[in-house]
Amino acid sequence: MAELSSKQQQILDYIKTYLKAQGYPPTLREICKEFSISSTNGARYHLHRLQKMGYLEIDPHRSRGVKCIEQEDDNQPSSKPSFFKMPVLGKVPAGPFDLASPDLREDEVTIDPTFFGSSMAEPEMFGLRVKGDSMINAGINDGDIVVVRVQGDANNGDIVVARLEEEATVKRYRKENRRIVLQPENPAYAPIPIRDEGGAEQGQDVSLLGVVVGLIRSM
Amino acid sequence: MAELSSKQQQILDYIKTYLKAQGYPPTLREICKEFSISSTNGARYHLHRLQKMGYLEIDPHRSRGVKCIEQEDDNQPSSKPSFFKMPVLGKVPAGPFDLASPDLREDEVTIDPTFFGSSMAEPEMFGLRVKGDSMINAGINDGDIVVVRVQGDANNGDIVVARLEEEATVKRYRKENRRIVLQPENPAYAPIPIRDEGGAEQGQDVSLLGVVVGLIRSM
DNA sequence: ACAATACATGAACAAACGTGCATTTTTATG
DNA sequence: CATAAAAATGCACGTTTGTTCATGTATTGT
Repeated sequence: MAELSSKQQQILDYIKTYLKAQGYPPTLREICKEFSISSTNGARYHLHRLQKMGYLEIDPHRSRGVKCIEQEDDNQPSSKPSFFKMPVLGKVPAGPFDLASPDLREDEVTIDPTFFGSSMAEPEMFGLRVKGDSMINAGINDGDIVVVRVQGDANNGDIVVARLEEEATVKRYRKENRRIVLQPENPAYAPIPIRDEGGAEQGQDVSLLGVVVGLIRSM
Repeated sequence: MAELSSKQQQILDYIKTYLKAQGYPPTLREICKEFSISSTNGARYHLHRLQKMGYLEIDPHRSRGVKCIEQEDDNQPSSKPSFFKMPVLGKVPAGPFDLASPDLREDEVTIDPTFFGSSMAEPEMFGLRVKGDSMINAGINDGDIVVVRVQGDANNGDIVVARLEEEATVKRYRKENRRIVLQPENPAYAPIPIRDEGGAEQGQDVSLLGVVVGLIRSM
């Protein structure tokens, strides 16, 4: 990245200071006043120059539309946080949904995404509170929270979360020959035959939401 | 401080979100657009109201001249973190031991101590990796990590971690009449009779390490 | 001397922006 | 039902703000 002249550095510092003090960036005219520049174009000139050099971002036609760009002090390359505030859902709504929506998040738990095998910076994960005992032989009890990684496919034997008939269920994913069944881990319940991906076989509206990668229980 | 109505909360959240995303606050008209308010006065009304309540500060006659005011959740100065790096033990050594010792900590997991019912700033907790299937009917599988709160006593029905014969075991704590037994949750195993607190009854060297308050499983 | 670059000036403009006021609709309260 | 409070509307006004264009003045390198 190109070097900064003394004046450019001053202006950049001023913007950062102003931002910290006021909570919003300065206008062109405020920069002019600070540096005794009599034309807004003087300030504008420097800003656009700083933008080209990658120190700023300018949103055109917006008042105070300037953002400082954090330059990575390339110290710790893996500054990935060891915790992640995972939303916990009580139920899964019909249709596509946004995990960020506060409506459906029943709770929030801080977890360790690396522990659950996700090294991603922002993993697409959510928690789901399990209702019922259909997976009791897999050690999943009523009231447990399963950690779900959002993905549309699964391998044979995975424990998955699927939406079927407006309800979210946790079952084991079985591929037998060419059939796919959602198998409970409880002899009192019957397996649920489905066809692959969206297609319904017996009037069942089934879609795969994700695979269970972990479990959390509070006693 | 006065309470926020639902709409006020939404607007405040929007400003914060916008601020984080853009680096500067929204204008009145942007707020209007977001909430389908057709007059700038609608937004203005809420902002000035939020200001009176102390949630915002408004600089008059300035574009985007609104600042969110960080409200100190007037809790303890010991700001309790929502996460805690819990040591995970593979086995429990004989005799008293120090959780801080790096020798026996097999792993480390970031957990949410509040979720597991501990509001203490620094709870005396540790994780223990479970070996065997003696508690399988309680939904505790081989390889699971049980979250243990260190304490020397337990209530009837609690799942506890006890050291017996140089080994750490997870069992259910049963008080029957005047006997105390450590009961596996698996018919293939026999209950282990013990006497209270340290005293051995049948040559068993038993001591209670803590009670299980949670469980974490990675798949 | 010449050209190129960096920096500054001035004026004018259209769009964006906060403000003020009068009015109406909605919601809560007794 | 009546009343008050809360919330939203519409419009006009004056200011702020980014933008554009043409021009001026140093400084530097060839």
